[in-house]
Amino acid sequence: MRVTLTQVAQRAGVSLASASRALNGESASARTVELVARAARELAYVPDARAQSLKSGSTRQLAFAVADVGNHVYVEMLRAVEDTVREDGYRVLISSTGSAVPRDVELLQSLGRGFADGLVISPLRITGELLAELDRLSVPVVVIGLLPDDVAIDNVRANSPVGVGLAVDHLLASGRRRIGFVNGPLDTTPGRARGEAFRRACAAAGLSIPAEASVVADDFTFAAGTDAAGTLLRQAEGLDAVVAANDLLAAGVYHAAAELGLEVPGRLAVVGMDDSALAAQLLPTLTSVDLGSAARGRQAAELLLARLRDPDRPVQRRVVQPRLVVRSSSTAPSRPAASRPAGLTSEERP
Amino acid sequence: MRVTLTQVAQRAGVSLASASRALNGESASARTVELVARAARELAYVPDARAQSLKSGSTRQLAFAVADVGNHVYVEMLRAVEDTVREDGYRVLISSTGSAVPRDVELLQSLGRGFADGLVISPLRITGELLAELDRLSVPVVVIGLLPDDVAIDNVRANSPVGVGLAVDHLLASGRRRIGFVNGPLDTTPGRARGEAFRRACAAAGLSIPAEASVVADDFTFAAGTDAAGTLLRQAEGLDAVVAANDLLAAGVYHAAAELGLEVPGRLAVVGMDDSALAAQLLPTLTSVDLGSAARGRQAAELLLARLRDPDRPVQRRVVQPRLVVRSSSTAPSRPAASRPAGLTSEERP
DNA sequence: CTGTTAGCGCCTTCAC
DNA sequence: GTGAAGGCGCTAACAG
Repeated sequence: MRVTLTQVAQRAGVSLASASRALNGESASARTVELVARAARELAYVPDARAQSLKSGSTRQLAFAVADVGNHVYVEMLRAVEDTVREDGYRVLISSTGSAVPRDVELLQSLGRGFADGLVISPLRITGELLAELDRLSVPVVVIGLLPDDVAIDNVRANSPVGVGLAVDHLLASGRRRIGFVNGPLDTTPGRARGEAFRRACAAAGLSIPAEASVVADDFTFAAGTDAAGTLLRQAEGLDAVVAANDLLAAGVYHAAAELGLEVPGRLAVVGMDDSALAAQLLPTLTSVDLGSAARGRQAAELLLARLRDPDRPVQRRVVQPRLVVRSSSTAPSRPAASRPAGLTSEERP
Repeated sequence: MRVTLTQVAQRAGVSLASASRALNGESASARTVELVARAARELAYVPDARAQSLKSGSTRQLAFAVADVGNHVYVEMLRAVEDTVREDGYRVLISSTGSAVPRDVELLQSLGRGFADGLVISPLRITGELLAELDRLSVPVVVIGLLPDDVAIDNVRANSPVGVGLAVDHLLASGRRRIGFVNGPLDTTPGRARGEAFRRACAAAGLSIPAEASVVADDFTFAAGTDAAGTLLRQAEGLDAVVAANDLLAAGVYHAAAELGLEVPGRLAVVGMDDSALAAQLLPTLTSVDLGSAARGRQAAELLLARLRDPDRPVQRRVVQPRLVVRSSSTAPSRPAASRPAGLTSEERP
C-alpha cells in the first residue's frame, strides 16, 4: 500500500532516524544520504502529510472563506491568495459560507480542529457573533473588510469613501448632475460603507440627492440589481447617471435601462464598483472603481504569512486605495431624451 | 493551549479510552457520558483533525483542481462540488492549476502525501503524462472532461456534439445560413471536441463552411475571443451568425462585432456555450448552450463519494446532456446590412 | 554521524 | 463498562 519511511530505512539498511535526517537535509554522511535517496526513489516514497502535521503541529494549509464564490471579486481574491501563499508551500482550503452567518461561525469553530494553520475571511456581514468567534480562534486570522476600530485583528480593507468619491466626481466632471445610487443590502459591511460614502460624496459636491434617487437591492447580485434599478429608474425620473455598489448591480442597471429605453451612456451614465472582469466584458464597457480585489487578497495573504512567522508582531491594518477605471459607460456626453433612438451605436464605443 | 482528550479525561476522572468512547457514542455508562460531555464542554474541547487523520487514514478533505478559477464555469462546478460533499462532511481544497500541465502533475504527485482523500479534476489538456500520473494515483479520482475510452477512471463529461448541434440547428431554424465559429485552442480537450462537433453539425445540415469562417482563439478567454472574432469577422465577410466555444469567447464576438458596426442580433446572431452567469448579464442577453457545469460538478462529486464508500465499484462514465437556452442574441430575424443603423434597440429585447 | 526512544492526539484492540 | 497499552508515520531529543 502506502510506503512509509520505515520501509525506506529498512531497504537502505539504516535506522528510521537516519533515513529521516538524510531526506530532510540534516546531518548525515554522504553514503547514508545516497543509500536513502536511492531506496526512497525505488520505493517511490512520499512523506505522509498527515503524520507530518501531527508531529509538527502545522498542516501547511490555509483556509479562505468568502460569502459568494459566484462573485468574481472573490475569485480574484482567491487567486491572489493562492498565488501568494503557494510560494511558501501552503495549500488553500476554500470555504464558501453563503451569505448566512451561521456557516461563517460553523467554519470558525471547526478551524479549532487544526485542519488549517490560518484563515483569511471576507465576510459580508460582520456581526458581534462573528467577532466573538474570531476572538476565540486558535489560529491566526486576517479579515478582509471593514472591522470595528477596537478589534485587534489583522485587517485589509478597501477605501469605499474615496472610491465612491472618485465615481461621483467623475460623473460631475462629465456634466452629470442627477445621480442615482443602487446599493446592496444595508446590513452588510460594504453596503453600509458605500451608502454612507455616496451620501457624503454628494454632499461634499453640493449635490442634493432626493431620497427616491437611492435604492437598496436585496443582494449584491445581478438579479437583485436589475430589480432595484428598475424601481430606481421608474421612481426617480430624469436621472442622468447611476452609481452601483458593485459591477453585478451595474449590469442590472444596464438591463433596467434597456427595458425603459434609456440609452447608456447617452441618456444614462453608469459607474460600477470593483472593476471585476465583467466591467470590460459588458457593452458598453463599464466604467468602474477598482477597489483592489486582487491587491486585498494578496495583502491579506501576506499579513497572514507574516503572522504565522511571528505570532507576536503588532496587529496591522492595511487600506488598499481605489482607482477609477474609465470606460465607455460614462464617457459620452449627456443628451436630452428624444435626440436619437434609444440604443447603442458603434460610434459611441471607443 | 490546545485542549486534548487526555485533559478532558483527567477532568472527568475517567481514562482516556473511556473519554474517547463516551464522545464517540461507543459503549459507556450514562454516568461516564455525562461526566465526559461536561468536562469537554467546560474545556471547550475540539478533537484534533490532524490526529484523527493520522489514525483513521482519512482527512475528510477532497481536492478540486481546475485550469482557471477565473472562468465562471469552474466556479459553478466548484460550488456544486462543495455543496455536494459538504453533506458528507468533506471540505474542499481548491487548486487552480493554470492552463499549464506541470502544475497538474505537480498536484497529482503531491496528492500521494495524503492530504486529501480524493480528487475531482477538470483539465483543459488531457496529456499522456497526465493520464500516467492519474493512473498511479493512490487516491480515487474523477475526471470531468473527455477521457480516452480505454482509461478506467470515473468520468463525467459534457456532450459537445449534441450541444454544438443544438446551436447550429437553432441558428438554421432562425434563418441564418452563413455561420462562423470561434473555437478555443485545438490542443485542449474541449477545443478539439467542439471544433469537430461544429464541422459535423454543419455537414449534417448540408451546410458548407469555408475555412475562413472558423477561427481558433489562443485561449478560452474574453481577450483572446475578441481578437479571434475580429479576425473572423474581417476575413469572412457576410456571416450572419457566429457560434462561440464558450461564453467568454462569445462576449469577445460581441465586442468585435460592435467595433465593426455589426448589430447583434440584427446583423449577426451569436450563440455561446456553457450558459454561464455571463450569458444573462450581457446585452443583448446571450443565447447559450448549457453544458451542465453545475450538474457535472455535482455528478463528479457524487461519483467520488460513491467510490470512497466502495473502492471496488465498477468504473462509471456519465454524460450530462446539453440544453439550449435561447435569449436575445439569436432571436431577431436576420436583416440586410443597411436597413437600419447598427445598434441595439429595446424592441429587440424580449 | 548514527541508532534508540519518546512522543504528537487519537482510536482500538485487549484484558479485566 | 472500563483501563492499560499499542500504534498510525513522522521528527527530535537523547545517547553512543
